[in-house]
Amino acid sequence: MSPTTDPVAELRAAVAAAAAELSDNGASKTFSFDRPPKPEFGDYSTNAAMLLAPTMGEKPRDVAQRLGALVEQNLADEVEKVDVAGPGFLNLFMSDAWWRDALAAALAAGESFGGGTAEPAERILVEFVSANPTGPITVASARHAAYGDALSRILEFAGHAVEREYYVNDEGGQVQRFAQSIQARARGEEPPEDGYAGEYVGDLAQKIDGAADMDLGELARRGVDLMIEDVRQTLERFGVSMDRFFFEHTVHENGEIERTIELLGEHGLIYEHEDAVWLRTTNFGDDKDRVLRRSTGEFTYLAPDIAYHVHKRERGYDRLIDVWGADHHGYQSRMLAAWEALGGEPGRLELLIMQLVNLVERGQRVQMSKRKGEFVTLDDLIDDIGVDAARFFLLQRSHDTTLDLDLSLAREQSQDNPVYYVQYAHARIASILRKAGEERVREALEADFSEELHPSARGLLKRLLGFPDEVTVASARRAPHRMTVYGHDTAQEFSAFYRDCRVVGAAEEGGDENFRIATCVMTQRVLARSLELLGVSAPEHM
RNA sequence: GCGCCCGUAGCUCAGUGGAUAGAGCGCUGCCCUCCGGAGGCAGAAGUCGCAGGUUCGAAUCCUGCCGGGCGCGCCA
Repeated sequence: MSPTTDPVAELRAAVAAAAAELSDNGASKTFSFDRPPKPEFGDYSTNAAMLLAPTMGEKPRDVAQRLGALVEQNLADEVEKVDVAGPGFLNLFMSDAWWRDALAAALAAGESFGGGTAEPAERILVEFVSANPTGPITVASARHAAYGDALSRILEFAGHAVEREYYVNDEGGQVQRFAQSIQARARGEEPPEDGYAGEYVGDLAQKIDGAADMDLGELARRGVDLMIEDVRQTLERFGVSMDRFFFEHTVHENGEIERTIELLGEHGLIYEHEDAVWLRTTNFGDDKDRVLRRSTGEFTYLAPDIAYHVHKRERGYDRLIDVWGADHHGYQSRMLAAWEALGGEPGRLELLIMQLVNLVERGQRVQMSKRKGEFVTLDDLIDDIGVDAARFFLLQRSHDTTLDLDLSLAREQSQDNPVYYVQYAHARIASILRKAGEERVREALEADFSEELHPSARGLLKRLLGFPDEVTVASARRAPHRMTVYGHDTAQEFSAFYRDCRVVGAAEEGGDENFRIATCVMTQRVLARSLELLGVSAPEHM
């Protein structure tokens, strides 16, 4: 996005230029530029003077005075006035002319407004969900799905090239027990003690011809294939399209695990002890070394997992993001150790830990255990409250905090869900624009504005102009939940604007209908984009 | 015992160095001659777990402690 399509970035740059001029380019500190908490502190505010003061050997408020005078001179009639406040804040009050031009500039940016700011743009692989292929997607995995997908959408919009991948653990003991459980059901028996007892296991047994007498390896493969197809369909229904399902067995079959272990051995990081092969992860800060190959000759989960990450790295991504469950946090250090051991650049592999989802049903915890078959699936959740509410709900909280999802509340009082509030604002704007008529809207967008801004209009515009920053922060901090807050705030600001400023028929109260229609169009675009980044629909009617 | 995450309003949570800490739900009281009331306005409600430290300035950064969750396998 070019500077001229982000009015706030342009303004910030103007202030930065003035600060540089004032300090003789001496200071290159990054100062704040944000919306102050109260209207009397102006529209935008900077602490630049406070940061420059020490190196300039002057008092902060004096520096702020001089900076303010310079900004006022440079920006001329774009700025109404500047104030020095508190310990040395410089507060900018923008003129109506600036707001009108800012709206026009933001509209001119079109669909790209707020996007494409990533610097540098990277090729990123986001691996998420990756639940064992031994059962349907649960609500815990649903949070991973919503998070990983929303994060991917935001990264893409910010300008990165993103691929979504699901790692399928189709080897090892869990899959063995899965196959044994299917076979038991096929024979009309109970699954083994440590097997899978869910109803779906019986369904699989019926779908697979000859499951009762099939070779367990073959049965496992068939079962996993069917299970993953279910998973894929559920994810699609949830609005999540994986670019790839990567099967663990591929690194077993093409010798990449052995190659990885050899590679580690060349770095002197491998040793044998009690017939097992160990990796010296303690060299990289792990609290103990880890087994790669058991004394029985089988690999632990870690060996193929490292091989998988080598595989991913060799595919040429700039960055790998793994979304892991809270129960995996103990594996961060060993995976990062292996990554570094193999020459991976620290920081290029990000292991994001998702905290748990507590399902609450009428005040009671709902247990989620695939083995016992007591769990709420993502399909169940979607049936209850719909994709939009489910995604919004699961995305509302930061990924590193535990999420309480009250099913009975979400089901019975879904009108209280904030997602409807945001969608309602979008639908209401659509209605206003329908009332104005397509032709009127087109005219309005091409007109010169003359509006004298109501405080509500200024507040709304300020929020809309903050969208690019919001995307940048949500992207950089891997924090999709910020878009739920932003969407809600924007809807709220629109409600105030709607109350105070009649749009269709604005002239009757001395307003500029063109400006107000344009403001509606801009709000609608930003709301639609915010919802899209969350994977939530933006309806024209409700 | 060790490690990771969390501790902010009655509840669920935003807020990763700025000004008098916010939202939703719940609670109290108002508002439909009005472009969509799935709405709006006002109010009550807080020792930002505790104690130190850094800073002009700390919910935010550092240290210690307390409380909760999750992990600590030659399971994945």
